[in-house]
Amino acid sequence: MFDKANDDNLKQIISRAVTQYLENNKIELKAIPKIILTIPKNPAHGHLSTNIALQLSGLLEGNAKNIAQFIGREAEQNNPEIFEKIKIEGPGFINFYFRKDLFYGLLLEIISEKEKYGHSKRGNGEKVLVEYVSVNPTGPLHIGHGKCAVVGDSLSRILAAAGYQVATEYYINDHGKQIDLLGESVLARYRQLCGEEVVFPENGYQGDYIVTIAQEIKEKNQDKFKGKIDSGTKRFVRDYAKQRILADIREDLIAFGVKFDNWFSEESLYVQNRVQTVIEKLNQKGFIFSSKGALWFKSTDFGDEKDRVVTKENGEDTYFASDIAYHDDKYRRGFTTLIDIWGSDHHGYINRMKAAIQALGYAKDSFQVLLVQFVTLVRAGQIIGMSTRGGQFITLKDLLKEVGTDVARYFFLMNSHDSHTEFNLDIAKSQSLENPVFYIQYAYARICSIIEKGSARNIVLNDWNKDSIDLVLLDKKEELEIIKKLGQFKKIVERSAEQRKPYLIAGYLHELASLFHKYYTEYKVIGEDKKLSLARLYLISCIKIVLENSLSLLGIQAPEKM
RNA sequence: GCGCCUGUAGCUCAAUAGGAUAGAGCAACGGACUUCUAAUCCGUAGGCUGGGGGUUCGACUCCCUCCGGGCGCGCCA
Repeated sequence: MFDKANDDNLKQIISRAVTQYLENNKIELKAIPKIILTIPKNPAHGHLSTNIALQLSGLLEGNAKNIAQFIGREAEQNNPEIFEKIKIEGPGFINFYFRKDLFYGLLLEIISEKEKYGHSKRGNGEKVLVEYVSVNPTGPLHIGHGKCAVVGDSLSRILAAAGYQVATEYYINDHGKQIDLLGESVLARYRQLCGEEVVFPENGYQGDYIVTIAQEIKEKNQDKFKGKIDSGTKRFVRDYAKQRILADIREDLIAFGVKFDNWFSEESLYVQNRVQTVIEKLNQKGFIFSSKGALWFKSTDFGDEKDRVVTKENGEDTYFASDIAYHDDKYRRGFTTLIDIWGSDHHGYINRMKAAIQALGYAKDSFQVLLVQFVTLVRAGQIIGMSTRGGQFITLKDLLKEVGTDVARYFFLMNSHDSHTEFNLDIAKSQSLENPVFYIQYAYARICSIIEKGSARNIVLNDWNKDSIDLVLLDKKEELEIIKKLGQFKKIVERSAEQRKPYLIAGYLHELASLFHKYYTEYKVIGEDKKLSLARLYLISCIKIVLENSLSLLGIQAPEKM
């Protein structure tokens, strides 16, 4: 929470006291329970709290309160420079109260770290690859993909801030039946444009964008491919359509603030014969068998419901086969944790992938899947259907045009990715009350406005005076409450990264904005008393930094004026 | 039928690894602008956490069971 009282320090202090307790009572324990420090919901329960005594009492049959008393007293006596007091409350919680000078120290820390404030080394530079979106390049992104995109993008930013070495990747499924079908669909439209009577492929892609691409090919090549169905023509049309759609996808994602470090082509795995190689590797380990003319991976050895085909009867490899090769490649590039973000409709795929990971000899837990639940669009109280098949869906592009990037991103990030999102367009479009994005951005804009007013009156924080501000003047309840909240930021970022929950940042932001709005209503920052004004200016400058930093983790703009 | 997710205030969602009195926003009702932006703030009301059983100092959280919603269960991707 504070520099002198960061989690690691506190855990050490507590663990020392616990050891002392055990020694005094001649108790031997194999291991001390993991020390958990929580931010109490109720401010009356201190600045930070631990339930270690309750955990110990379960193990030792001792009285939780007595244990807590001992640990509390021990910690308090040995660290007078940290604790104002330590209280034992409830059934045996140890509640820590920090000295006020630590609060003021925190503000100095924020000002000096600026955009780095909130960053930590928790991840120890572990190499993480986050793969997300990875939509087939056979059509435009719709809003469900948008949710995956923003969850992945934001999570990556958060992991990086928490000290992980993160790379992001989009896997392009540019091999196989679907992409061929795309090519055939476009070719059929092209030939229709040339006046030919053509039967549209069964299960072909119906959308208008297919016609648009066909028109483009027609404009550039006139009737060059009229009547042609040779493999060269097919390949040309297919590749053209793929590149064209990929370019659109890339453009949509950039407009949505999402950039990938790498775009990985499935086709490239085949070009390098990697799919074959990985199947052979599994075969050598005894996990491949032949049946009904196909090759199967024995995923049931690792808890999957049934074994899975990797090479079909017709000799083609399945999507699963290349996906194994792809994930193998991720490990081979040195990543030790793989995070995949999938739409919840792919959940049935997790077990076979986990099985493959283990069969290849990698740790089960090093591969993690985040399932993103569906998005329901609501307009005027009505649910808008979103079937991809029928060709009638709301694209990400349409959504951004309607509500803007900031609002869309926040709406996708404000709830757990694991719960169904109801995206209410009427609220998202409202420029007022109901819209939480504006609430947060407004707090930021207000701060900027105060700073501007300060400079008009020559009350300014600068390098000359910033170290001599009298922060002790910040003694109001609301001010200390705000500083406490600012001090929680690093912990929130760490938790958000470890638990892969970007929405925690959104919740934190709203709470911080709320504290500021309350403070703003109650107190004037720029006033008659210049020393007090400067101290308050210092405080709101810190709020500004933390708002900026957390907004940037979500990829949302911080506007200076609204 | 089997598997994964889910059920919390009228609505949309929280609840930190099993912790303390289940919290926010919106909607409803009542108040606050001569002030650094009222896109704000203050107050009131709203709950047998889908039902039932269990585990323990303590359960929205874990286990069992039933009910309701979503999604899967291809030699598609």
